Order: sequence, then structure tokens, then C-alpha cells
Amino acid sequence: MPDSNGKRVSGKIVEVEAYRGPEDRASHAYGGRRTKRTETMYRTGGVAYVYFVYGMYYQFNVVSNVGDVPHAILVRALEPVEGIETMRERRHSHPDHNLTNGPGKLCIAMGIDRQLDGADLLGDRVWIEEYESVSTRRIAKGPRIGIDYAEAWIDKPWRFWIKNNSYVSR
DNA sequence: CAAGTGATTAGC
DNA sequence: CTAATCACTTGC
Repeated sequence: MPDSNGKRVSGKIVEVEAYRGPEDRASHAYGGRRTKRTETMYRTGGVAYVYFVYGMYYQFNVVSNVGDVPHAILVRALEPVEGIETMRERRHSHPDHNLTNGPGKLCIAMGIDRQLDGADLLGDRVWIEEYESVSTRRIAKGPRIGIDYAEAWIDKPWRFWIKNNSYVSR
């Protein structure tokens, strides 16, 4: 995405989690919950779902299904590609591998906030484009993070990351 | 390991 | 209206 000076700030997605609509206890849309916040997830795929948690962090998701089916992919970590100086300023003086290796951190580094909630991911405010292909052998999977309340859904292996990539979150 | 932070939600 | 919760990060 462009920064305030029009320069590009970008990263390769190296870690994601899937959140599966009404039946997934861990999802904000569990049970079909449809509120002002979750409304974005019910849109047709290809838009951003951005929300605020823990009083200080944003999370960036990609809405991923047809309209009225609230599925989304949480982007948990990026490997910085462009605009790394901007990221360093925003995350002041953290080592580079710590710039974007978590869902809240990457939003700070990229400059993502609520204004991007519902943004078209093929638009010009924020977008996703093809960068390089990753063979399935290099992708690992495991349980999701931070959803201890999700009961039977806790152990679903819906977190995916690129093996041996140092920008994957802890 | 625990606190911090405030929007969001559910429950009166 | 009020209280509890939270798809996290940082600094003890």
C-alpha cells in the first residue's frame, strides 16, 4: 500500500489463519453474529476486514467467500519487501525481523487502520498482488493462536505459515 | 509472566 | 445504561 508520501510499503504474506463463519466458535461471526463490526465479513470476498482489539492494535483480514458467508483470512505475519525504512520509523528501533512478525505489528508497520475496513483489495488504497509461488511442501500448518475460548475449535489446524521463514510470528 | 487499553458486545 | 471480553504486544 502507499504511505503518506506515495511510496510503496509492502510485504510478502508468510503466515495466515482461517476463520470459518457461523460454525467456527473462534470467529467473530460465530452463530451468525452480524453486527456493525462483523458486517464487513458478510461482504463478497476480496475486501479487507480491519478491526481494533485489546485497546491498541488493529488486525488485517481478507474476506474470502461469496456474499453473506462470513469467512475471512487473518494475515498474521509479513516479510518486509518495500518501504522497510518507513516500517522502521513506525515501529521505532526494533530489529528488522521484529517489524511485521505479528498481526498487530504488521498493521503498525504498514500503516493499516480502520479507514481500510471494507477496502477493495484490488483498489489503490491497499491491495494484494502475486509475488512468488510457494510450493505446498514449504507450507506448515497448526492450531491457531489466541483463541483458547473456542472449545472444540481450538485444535483445528487452520494456521498456515512458510516453513523456516524468520518473519513468522512467535 | 502480567498489565495495559478502549472498542465492541451482551446483559440488564 | 454497565460490565466483561478480547483473532495482542511489550516490558517486568
